[in-house]
Amino acid sequence: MLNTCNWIKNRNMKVWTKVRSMLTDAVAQLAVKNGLSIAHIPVQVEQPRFEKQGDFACPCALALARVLHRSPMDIAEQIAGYIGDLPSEVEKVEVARPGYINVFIKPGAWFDMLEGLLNDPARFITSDVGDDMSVLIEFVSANPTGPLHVGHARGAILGDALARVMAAAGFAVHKEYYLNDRGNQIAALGRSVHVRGRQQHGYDDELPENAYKGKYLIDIAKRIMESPDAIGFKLQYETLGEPDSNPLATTASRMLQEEIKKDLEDLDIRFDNWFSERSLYREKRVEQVLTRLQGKGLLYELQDGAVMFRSTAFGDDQDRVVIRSNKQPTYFASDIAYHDQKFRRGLDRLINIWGADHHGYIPRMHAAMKALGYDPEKLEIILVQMVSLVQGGKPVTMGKRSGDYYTLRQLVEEVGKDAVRFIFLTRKADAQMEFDIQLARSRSLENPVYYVQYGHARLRSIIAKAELSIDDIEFRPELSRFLQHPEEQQLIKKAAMFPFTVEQAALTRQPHLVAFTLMDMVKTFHSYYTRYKNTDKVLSRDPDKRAARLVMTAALARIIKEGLNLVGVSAPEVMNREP
RNA sequence: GCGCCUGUAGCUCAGUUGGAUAGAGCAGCGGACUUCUAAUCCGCAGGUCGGAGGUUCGAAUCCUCUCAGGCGUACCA
Repeated sequence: MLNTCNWIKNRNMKVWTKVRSMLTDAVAQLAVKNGLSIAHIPVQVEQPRFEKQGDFACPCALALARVLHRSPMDIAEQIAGYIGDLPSEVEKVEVARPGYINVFIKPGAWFDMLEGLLNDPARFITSDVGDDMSVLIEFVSANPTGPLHVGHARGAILGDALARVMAAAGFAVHKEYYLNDRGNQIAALGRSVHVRGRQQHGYDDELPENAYKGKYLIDIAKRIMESPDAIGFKLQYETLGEPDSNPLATTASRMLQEEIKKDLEDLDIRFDNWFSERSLYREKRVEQVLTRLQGKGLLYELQDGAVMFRSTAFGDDQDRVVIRSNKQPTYFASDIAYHDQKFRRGLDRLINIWGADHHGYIPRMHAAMKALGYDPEKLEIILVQMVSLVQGGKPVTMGKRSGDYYTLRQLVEEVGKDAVRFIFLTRKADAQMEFDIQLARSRSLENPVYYVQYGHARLRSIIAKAELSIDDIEFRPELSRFLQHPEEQQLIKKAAMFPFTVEQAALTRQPHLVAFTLMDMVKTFHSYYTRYKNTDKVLSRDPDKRAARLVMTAALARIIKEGLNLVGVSAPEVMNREP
């Protein structure tokens, strides 16, 4: 049983994994000889920029130079000397100038890797660097008090893409939306809907100061009135009961929650779980967690009755309120309970994706987890910076006063799911971003998603031209030598290396790397295609060349489709020019 | 005031987490369609990596200071 598993694992083991373990073994020997602990020596395998530098490079000797007080070149030579049997794909290992260890792959080896790709592309892009580590990614978690807007889109897309990428890299991923279905915001929502309903009944009520002013609540009020259990618009709001159980508030919030869910589904974002804040109260989790903190002597009461958490004892710069002087727990209190629940589920890692405007919240959250005895390192917080909307170069105001902002739904309708997703992934999370609606809407060259999709369509059209189905194209190892153009060698290497990027993206939590790699691969293909289209077509008259290139073409089409899928973008087989 | 993020080609952004010779895309200029889809490609030009110090074999990347922009600094979430 065990052997079978290992065998299957080995079948999918990547070259770079073999190279890494080859080097790790050698470095370990060096460490033993020098009385060093191996744990502190990371053996990093990277892709060098120039061909002369091989296919993989390891700068570990450079890093060790400082520790050992010896020249990097000496150390590199010594490490190279400790290398035992080379993996079958490796041609040679060289030590280069400042102290790099460069690894060269055998000429035919990249092509041979395409066999696995063609047989099972979905499996080919996966790896096991995640080691089945369980990860909960919490994202979006917008209040169910209004439709999602453009600012939410970035976190939503990043979180979903990260989930897909990490799952491919062998993490056990769980996606969760934390639903703030109680508290001040819901009460304010109830009051706002109430006024909107009364206005429709002919009362001339005005929206209170802290109300939700968006026009969408007029619609919500109308729908509540039309529903069979419509009640309450004629009454005073207070007579309908406590905010958390007030039927107008809860009904409106549930309706908006459904809208949010639908908007996300239109972006192909689906959550494994919607975690209700209210359930924390129902199950007394907030009480319980506060009692635990109390038991550790970490709570104290102010004169006015507010209860503080001593977060300064764990690195925060001031203590935080958990119960207000009016005896209502704060959002922070339930969030502590929520994160306590996450940890209690026994997950290895918790990843939260927050808007950058919440960054001040991080120290107190980490403090709370430390106080409860959890390792704060296991709670990773990824901040996505703000998105500012631009229309043809001019800033678009978000209409905070009127409450009518540019919604995610509008954006998806106008721009399309694929473009929205891809554009948000062409920037790393911690850079502020200008989103030009006009640009995204235009199906122009500046829209990188079409560039990649067109590349895929082009590949598929070659296969169609050959009157083959992509499934008919079979790998044959002897075809390798017919791919003689340098671009062809580059392309098959890029295809085979794609899972390496997936690993990097997962380990560094940066799904944008996948988008950039796809653009790079497609660029190389377009360039190759155009260069030879009049002299040496992919579909050569020479049957061997033709067969070899079809293998390459199919491999590229497969990998691009899987790659696009990884960032949640479709891969059409045909794309027609602008009508 | 304090804290966090950002500053790289005219514009929008990458840069393998401290490594080898800083890269794309737009925009500009000049070229390539009898097509396996020109939604493409090729070439040219464009840089004191905001600035100043420092750390070391080596800095766009780390530390200090400084300038600029954004965001926070609630008994809101």
